[in-house]
Amino acid sequence: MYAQVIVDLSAEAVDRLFTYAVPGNMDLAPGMLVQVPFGPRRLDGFVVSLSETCDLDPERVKPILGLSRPEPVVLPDLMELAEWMHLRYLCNLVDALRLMIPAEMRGGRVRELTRRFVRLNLTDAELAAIEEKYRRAPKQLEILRLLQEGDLPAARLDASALKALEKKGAVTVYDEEQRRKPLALAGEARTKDPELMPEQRAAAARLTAALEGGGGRFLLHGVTGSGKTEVYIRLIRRALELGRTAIVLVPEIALTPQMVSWFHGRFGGDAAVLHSALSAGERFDEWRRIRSGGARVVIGARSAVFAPLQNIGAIIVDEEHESTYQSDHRPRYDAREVAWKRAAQHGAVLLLGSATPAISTYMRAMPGVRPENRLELIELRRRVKGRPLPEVEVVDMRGELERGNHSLFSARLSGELRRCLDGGHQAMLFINRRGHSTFVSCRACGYVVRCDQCDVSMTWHQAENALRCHYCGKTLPPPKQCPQCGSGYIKYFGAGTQKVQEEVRRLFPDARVARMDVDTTREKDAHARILERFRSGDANVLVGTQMIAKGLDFPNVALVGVVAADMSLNLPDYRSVERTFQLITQVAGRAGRAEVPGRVVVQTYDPDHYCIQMAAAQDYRAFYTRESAHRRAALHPPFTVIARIVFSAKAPEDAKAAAESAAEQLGEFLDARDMRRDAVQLCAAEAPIKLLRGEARWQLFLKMYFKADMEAVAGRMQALADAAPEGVRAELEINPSNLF
DNA sequence: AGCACGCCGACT
DNA sequence: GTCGGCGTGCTC
Repeated sequence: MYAQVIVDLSAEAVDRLFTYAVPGNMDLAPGMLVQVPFGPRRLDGFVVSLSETCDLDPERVKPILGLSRPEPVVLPDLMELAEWMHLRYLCNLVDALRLMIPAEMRGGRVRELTRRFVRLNLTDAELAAIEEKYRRAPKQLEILRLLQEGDLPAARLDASALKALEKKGAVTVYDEEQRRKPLALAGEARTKDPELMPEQRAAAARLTAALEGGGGRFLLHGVTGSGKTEVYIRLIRRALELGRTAIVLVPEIALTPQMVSWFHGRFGGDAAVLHSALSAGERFDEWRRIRSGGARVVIGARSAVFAPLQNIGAIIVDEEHESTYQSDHRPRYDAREVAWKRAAQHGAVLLLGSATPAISTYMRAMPGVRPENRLELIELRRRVKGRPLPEVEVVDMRGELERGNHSLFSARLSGELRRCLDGGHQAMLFINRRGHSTFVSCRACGYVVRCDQCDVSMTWHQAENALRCHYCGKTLPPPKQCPQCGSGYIKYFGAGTQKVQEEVRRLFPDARVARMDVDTTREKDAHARILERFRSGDANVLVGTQMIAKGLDFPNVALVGVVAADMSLNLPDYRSVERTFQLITQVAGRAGRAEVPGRVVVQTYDPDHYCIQMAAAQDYRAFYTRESAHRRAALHPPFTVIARIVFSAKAPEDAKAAAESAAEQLGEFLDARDMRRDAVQLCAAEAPIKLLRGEARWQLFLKMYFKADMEAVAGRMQALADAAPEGVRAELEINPSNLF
């Protein structure tokens, strides 16, 4: 017997099958993780297939050394999925396989946790009979008495006394496996499913019918507060009733402990959670619980799409427009695409849900899309319990300046904030930038402090009184004098969360302000603590970044303020308008979620922009129509495909030369294939951020018509990236989530 | 990814 | 004469 194995090394040169001999007594199956000799080393390897014969020189074939795990770790459907990813994302097969198992399992870095327990071997009567004999050994007697109540962990008992008892046969010491349980899954409370609204009921009926009829693909477009989650839950319940399983993907940022325990409340022990914040042991134990059928509903971030469930009935992608579903390192997969593929394998329902779907997703739910690419649209137009969408007011900040208001808040927003606090309600203030001042500049000569490792201005952070680069994290003390002209006239410009917090405290001394951004949530559980402070009412104003825009549900929030709506509107990225629309709509949706009616104030310098106008009207459909027409005219995705290779190197000329040479070769390739007219744009240029972490960045940028043979072009580009010269890193991206 | 083998410069 | 630079090639 022979086994074809992929060794656990990520390099193109070894990303192929190696044949090993299977020892006679070894029970091997495809998908197993094994130990193999490889050159002078011993490595993990994935068994891909087995065969009776082998056409290699028998001298060269070495035997498998052993099993890393007793059971197959990559199920057949996931093996097939890995092979699909290998082709689709041009990654090494082993890179795809590595996603299928907990990282710690490779190299045997994590094992089952066992604890030693002690059991009493004597009946009460036997114990009473010999109690006299133990008068000289009070410690042993005490242990025996304790054990009458039930088994105990060995660690809690005196070791030498225990040893003596074991020797006499009075007690038995045994190992028991302990499950390392993520904290949020503690407790057993089961919450009942609430009544559905008619729209929700119709949506659930459509989805369960599809589930029973062999699957389907859907986009659930529901306004904020319309109760999409309850629809997901009905679908999952039906899947479980049919003996099937389900995956729910949520953005990493939304995987708060509250969210997980809420989910656990609905599904109890059937629920498992998979995400990066788990400890190695927790992740391993959750993974095995899923693998063994002990958990049938998995909630997790991007990589949970690879959860080892069998017989999947539904895969749900919540907040599907979020860019976290695109992996930003190899393999650069898109979890929505993988979910699509995996749902098809299982005849499952794929459900993408959002209040603000990605333009590219919504387009697939429009008439005229080919059936194999099509999503069926389900809409929830109303909020639950007949609650109205919040009233949104757009404030023109140019007018404020003319009236001599130099503060961050318009008269309108401060007035509303005053009213909100006086009414005993809570407010959320959103600003899409952390730190205090976004740049530091010399009034005399215009010098701006930039990071010397990255081509960006540095942000002043008040708490540490330091300038910080938000790309590489480098910090500097703020200059007292201008490094360029020596003047002492240094000013701090722009606003971030810290400044908003400070401003609220200055203008509203009675306000109790909490701030939530990457800086305040760095330590463990800080996230939960801040939200709890706000939920309990201990804080009545919550200032934050994107982190507060999504999914939060606080009944007492009467006011939401978007401090600077157009901050993200004019970034050099074709999706900046879409992102701004999503952000404003999502953050506005935090208001008026219970009895307290919600009011939203959006501050902007560009009040007539269709993005601001339509977000204020909470009219996604109108925005989609306008934005997709614009994309079509401007030849932006999804009407075209962007592919780029970023070349980074210590020396700018090396990065430049690599980009230019690759662009030339790609041009020749397109000419040879007669594909030049499929390209909208092909050029080598400096990347928008031309310096990052001390490395110069150039890019080969390609924009092609959608109908072009992108597979061939991407394959060629990957080869060009792989052929980058020594000292130059090259990274291929197809439709990257950002263009920096 | 490692680790070998292999062919040309400055050293006890 | 040797020690060692890292270029190319192989790992079942």
